[in-house]
Amino acid sequence: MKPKRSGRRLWLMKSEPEAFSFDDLWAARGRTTFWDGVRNFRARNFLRDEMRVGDGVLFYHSSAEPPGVAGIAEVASAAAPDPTQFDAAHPHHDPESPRDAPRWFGVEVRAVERLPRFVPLAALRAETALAQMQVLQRGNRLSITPVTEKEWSAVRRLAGLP
DNA sequence: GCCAACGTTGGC
DNA sequence: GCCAACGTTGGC
Repeated sequence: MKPKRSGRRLWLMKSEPEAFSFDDLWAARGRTTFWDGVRNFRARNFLRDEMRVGDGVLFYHSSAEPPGVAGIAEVASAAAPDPTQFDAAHPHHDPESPRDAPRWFGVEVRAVERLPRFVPLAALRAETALAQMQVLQRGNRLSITPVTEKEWSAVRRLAGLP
C-alpha cells in the first residue's frame, strides 16, 4: 500500500530570536512576515520548490538560551524573490544574483499557535520519537528542514498542545 | 570563546 | 573535477 500523504507538508524553520523571535512574529501585522535572508541552496530549494500555502511550520529559536521550538506557524504565501538580495545596503545583499533570474527566495510565514510550553532542544533530544528528526542530526546546519507527521505530533505533545 | 561540521570558493 | 582554504553556523 502506498504511504498516505496529506496535502500539507511540515517544516522546521530556524530564526535567531535576537534578530526575530516567535513573539515578534505574533506581534507583527497579520502575525505575518516575509521570511528573507535564506542564503543556502538547499533551503532555497525547499522555499522555492516545495513549500505550499498552508504547510505547517515549527518556529525554532537557534543561538538562543535555550534553543528550542517556540511556536507554531504556517506558510502563508507562495515563494517570491527575496528583495534583500538586490539591496546593496543590506547585509544579505548578493551582487551575483541577476535581477532577471533571482537566486534567493522567501515565503510569507504566519504565526498560528502559541505554545503552552516552550520545547527546549534538550527535550527534543530526549524524545525517542524524534530520534530521526533532521534538525537534531549531528552537524545539521540547514535553517529549513522537513518534519514528518510523527515528529510534528511529538513536538506538539511536548509543547502541551492537543 | 571554542570548535565541529558544513557550504562555498578558487587554484590547479 | 579535485580539494585545501576559508567563512559561517550553532550548540556548548
